[in-house]
Amino acid sequence: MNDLQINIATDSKLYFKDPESSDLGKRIVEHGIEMIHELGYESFTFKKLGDRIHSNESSIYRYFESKHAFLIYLLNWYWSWIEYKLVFATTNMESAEDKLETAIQLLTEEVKEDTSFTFINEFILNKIIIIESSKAYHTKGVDKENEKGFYKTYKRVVQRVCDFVLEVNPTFDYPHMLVSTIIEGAHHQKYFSDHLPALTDCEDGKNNIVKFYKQLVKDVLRK
Amino acid sequence: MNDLQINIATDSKLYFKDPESSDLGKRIVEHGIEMIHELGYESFTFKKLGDRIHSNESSIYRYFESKHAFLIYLLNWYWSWIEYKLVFATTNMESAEDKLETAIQLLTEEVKEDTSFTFINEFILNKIIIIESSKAYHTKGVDKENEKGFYKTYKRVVQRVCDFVLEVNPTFDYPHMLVSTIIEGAHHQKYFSDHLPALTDCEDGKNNIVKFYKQLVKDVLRK
DNA sequence: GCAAATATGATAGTAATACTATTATATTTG
DNA sequence: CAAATATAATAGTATTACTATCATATTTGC
Repeated sequence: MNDLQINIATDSKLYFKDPESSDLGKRIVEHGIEMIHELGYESFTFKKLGDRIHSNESSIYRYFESKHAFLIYLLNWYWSWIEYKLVFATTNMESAEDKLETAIQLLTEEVKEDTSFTFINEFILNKIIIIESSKAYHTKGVDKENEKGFYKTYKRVVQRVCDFVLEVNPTFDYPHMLVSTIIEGAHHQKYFSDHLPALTDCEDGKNNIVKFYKQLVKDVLRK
Repeated sequence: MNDLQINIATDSKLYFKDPESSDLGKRIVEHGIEMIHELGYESFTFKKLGDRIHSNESSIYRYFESKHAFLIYLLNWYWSWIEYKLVFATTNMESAEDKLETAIQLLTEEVKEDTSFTFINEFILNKIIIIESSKAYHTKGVDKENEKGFYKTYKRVVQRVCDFVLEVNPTFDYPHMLVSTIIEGAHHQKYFSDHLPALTDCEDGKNNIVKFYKQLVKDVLRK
């Protein structure tokens, strides 16, 4: 796995019209992210978004088939962005251990805004991913959507980190389980630390999460 | 932590009228579980359930405030049942290692039906928990519901397993993170193996999941 | 055994949701 | 400047997640 798509989330299966191609499209994405964060996925509607951006519900439907499709678009944008950061951070690193540690850091640390992509607030998008992303694939439509490639950017990130894992320990039997456990686990721990603290150990902030998963990886891959 | 509530899910905050107290109540729960499994949480409605059990939407609302409240009730029933199995399985075990391994086995293995509770199919309920439970707490109402004790049975199970973890390794800093990572992780892996196999390593069935988490615990707690 | 209480059922109604369809008006492009 | 395209406005639909009301069973207490 070597080549990287630097243009983020441009798979045309994810929209009717590319939101990055117009001012309205960018406003939909920018304020859509804000509103999902504010209202939660359930209470967010295209009607409310239309009002917010002084546009119209029907115009938003020209970009995205549904609210669900919009969420899938955001997931793919997010994971493409993570993939881009991952590849840049690890390129030219020699040691497999360093690459893996960098990856775990990236996947478990708190996200900061990235000014490279002006109309997307990655800080807020990350919060949406933590809270809402499981709603995207825990649906009756997963299998069909998976066939259409709706989850491929996420799978690609997992695969890249798996490659590092196997570089560190080529005989390890469960690299995908390890990586997806860490990614989903870190999201859960961040959510729990804010809302269900009895399920975590984060009295003193979320940096414990990074520490915990880094140590876990080392322990699990120790030969 | 010593005493155990053997009567399952009887917290009166979770319903208007105890569904176990009447024939209609039991039918609601029994067929509600079936229908959430068949249709998915989003498409499941009290109206459809009323039709299925030859009762009425309005009668179901006399038992549960909302579809969401019904899901929370099921979660609590499930975790109380797991707690009961956990305590029975580990009582009188001497070695902390054995107790912990038994707990991990219970939390990661595939669930079979338990004939002790006739109107609840635990096999199907487990599938619902895997797919739908994160929808229960990934909502804007979590904090208030948590205050009301809506998640306490889950937290209690985590705490019991934490106690075993600390018995095995009293200096381990992140027992809650470890336990909730394993529980949520095992659920994810089971779902992935059915729907997004690229995120897991389960070609040859789901027993890898048990193996993986058992080994992980050993590695992480090794002093 | 009967009245009162309680549980259930039937029906209607409501605001909102998640859309689709149609028509009108801007805006861009050749 | 006309034609094409993008956006906006409006209306309409079936369904959802309820609430409210009233009627009818069923149970219980005396």
